[in-house]
Amino acid sequence: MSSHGFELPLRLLLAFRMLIDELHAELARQGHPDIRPMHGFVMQAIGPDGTTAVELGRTLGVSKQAAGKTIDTLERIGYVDRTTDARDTRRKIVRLTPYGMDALNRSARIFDTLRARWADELGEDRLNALEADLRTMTPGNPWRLDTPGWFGNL
Amino acid sequence: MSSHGFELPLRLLLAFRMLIDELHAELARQGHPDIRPMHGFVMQAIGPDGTTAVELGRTLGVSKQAAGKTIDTLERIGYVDRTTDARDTRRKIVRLTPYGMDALNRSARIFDTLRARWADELGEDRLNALEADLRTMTPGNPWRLDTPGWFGNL
DNA sequence: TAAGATAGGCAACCACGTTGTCCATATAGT
DNA sequence: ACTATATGGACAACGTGGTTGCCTATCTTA
Repeated sequence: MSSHGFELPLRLLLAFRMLIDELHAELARQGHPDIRPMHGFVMQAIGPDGTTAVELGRTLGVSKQAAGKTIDTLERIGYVDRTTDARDTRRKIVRLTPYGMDALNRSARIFDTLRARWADELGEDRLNALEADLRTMTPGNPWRLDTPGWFGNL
Repeated sequence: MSSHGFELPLRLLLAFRMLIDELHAELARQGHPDIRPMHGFVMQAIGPDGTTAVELGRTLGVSKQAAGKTIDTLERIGYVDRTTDARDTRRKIVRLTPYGMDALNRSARIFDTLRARWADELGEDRLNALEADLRTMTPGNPWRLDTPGWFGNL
């Protein structure tokens, strides 16, 4: 009927928020109280091999300055470090610290647990269908959220 | 398998963003170029009868000051106006202007169109199932996003 | 009527994004 | 080899949307 369409985006957002909030509540319990939604996302984007600010900005679809600031924060709270590239002294390579790796590994486990909870509630088939449908409707590359800020303040 | 759970929140966010981006692209075409994701959401929360800053803040789960600032912006761009309540001169009632109403009506129609596009792509049954599942997994009241900022900058 | 609760606004601050500018270093072209 | 251009990083100023703390005006209640 009329104006039913309004519910869909809202529920998508609510569902996303629920998962993220639960993730971070659990991360806080597991020794990562300072991590914010953005940080996990950015650390995923940094990956095991490291990046640079410019490259990270391109991956995430934000300016190099924004990426740089985020890296500053992550460095300050101990999740990444920066080392100058010997082959190109302009570049500074950003790499996850062991603490950062730990956060990333724990995140993956927690997300799996949360997904399992959804599977319990909805049934594995329904959840698979839901994921398949979302995949159908959303573009391929999950990293380019384009103009983030979508992780908000929390 | 392992670390599959990471995809779900990402797809939820991506899907949400897609819908919102398309909504606002279309709203811009229909004479509302200045409206931002937050604004539509806030206007929905204001509703046809109006509110006050404090009440709006409570509805949205933000401080009254934050609500007040958002109202300032909305007033500046012509979507709401403020009138002092005669029965309680402390209160200022915030109401949608006709322009604001127009934006809200158009949003509803556009969301319906977007939902119809999803139904075309996925089939009505699958979409109904998807919505039902999201409803199962998310709490009742869609307004209390709690600590928004989730609409980001865009 | 005095005391407390409530509405709104102001200021200062934080997080995260943007542009614009600048410097240092690499890389290419003549 | 040397100048010209491109690139990586950082700094500053600004916008937006949050926060807390505080202050004043107005209602409400004991």
